[in-house]
Amino acid sequence: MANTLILDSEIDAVVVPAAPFSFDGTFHKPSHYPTPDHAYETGTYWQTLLFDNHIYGVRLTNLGEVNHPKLRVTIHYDSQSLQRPDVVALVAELEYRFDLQADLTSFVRRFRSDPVLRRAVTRWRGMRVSTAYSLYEFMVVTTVLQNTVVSRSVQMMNNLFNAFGGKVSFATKDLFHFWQPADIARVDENALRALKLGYRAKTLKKQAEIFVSGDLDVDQLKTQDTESLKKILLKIYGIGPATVQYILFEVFHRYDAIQHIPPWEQKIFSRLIFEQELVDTSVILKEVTDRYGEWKMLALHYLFENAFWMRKHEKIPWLDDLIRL
DNA sequence: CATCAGGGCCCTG
DNA sequence: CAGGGCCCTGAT
Repeated sequence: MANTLILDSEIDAVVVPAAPFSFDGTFHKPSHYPTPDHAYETGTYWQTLLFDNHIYGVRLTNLGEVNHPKLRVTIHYDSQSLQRPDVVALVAELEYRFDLQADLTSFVRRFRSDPVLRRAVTRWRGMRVSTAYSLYEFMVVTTVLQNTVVSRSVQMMNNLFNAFGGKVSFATKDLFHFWQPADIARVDENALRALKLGYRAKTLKKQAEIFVSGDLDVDQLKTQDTESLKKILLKIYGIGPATVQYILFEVFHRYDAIQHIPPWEQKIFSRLIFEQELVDTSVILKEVTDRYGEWKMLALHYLFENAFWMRKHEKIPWLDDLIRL
């Protein structure tokens, strides 16, 4: 990839998320497989952002603390193609994707003494469920993780970025930006299959076509109640019971979106909640519903991410075995 | 070497 | 509602 887009200009804004707020828990999700459109170091987060047909580089810096959160948002852009970014709209988009104005005070109050959740809630108090991706991009990410192992998901994703994305340089970072749905919609399915996507090529094309058609109004979807939203999403080719939950939770921040536990999660939650190797999914579901009610998926998210954070510092053999890199 | 499941989903009967 | 097929990879 010879040509790198260099974002030569920048503009700053300050955002105050709702307290409590965990910068690192919100902007880095160690359980997620990495994609080359974002990067993280303690206290700083970078990502590329395709928004309103422009390519941006975003850098977020932590200027606050859990009880007094504050971020600096730096928007990098190309002055040749854009006179001045719409900072208000960009900040609103980031606030939505990262759920920055969510009020988690009652979640924390209710569960900071819960024997299962205590450690995760204490350590990650104010962590949001969040995603760097647009709805379209998130669907690509979930399509690519279906029915395979992490290493292959990473490979497929990198193949896609190399073929359809582009390189962006800003704030000393070199990252890729996503492509537009139209870029995939117009290519031949066999060209996609050459990227070792297998049967997922068909799914990626069909989903891209939906976005190109304009039939999906994301802002309108945000206002739907969870059940209606779920019905709409399940009609989309390639979205089944596992993927729809990931979308409801991570993109639309529905904190209770868990009705189905896929095998991999079953193994992990069996350990984290019951300290057993394998517990029946119906037992897990009943337990988390009884304990955490409307917050049940957020509660699982705290447990899940906390386990993956711990894995960075200590050996967790059972978790290592479940992550087949 | 061959076989097989892997962080699902679609389609058919 | 059950079960086969799907792409490719690395583990066995």
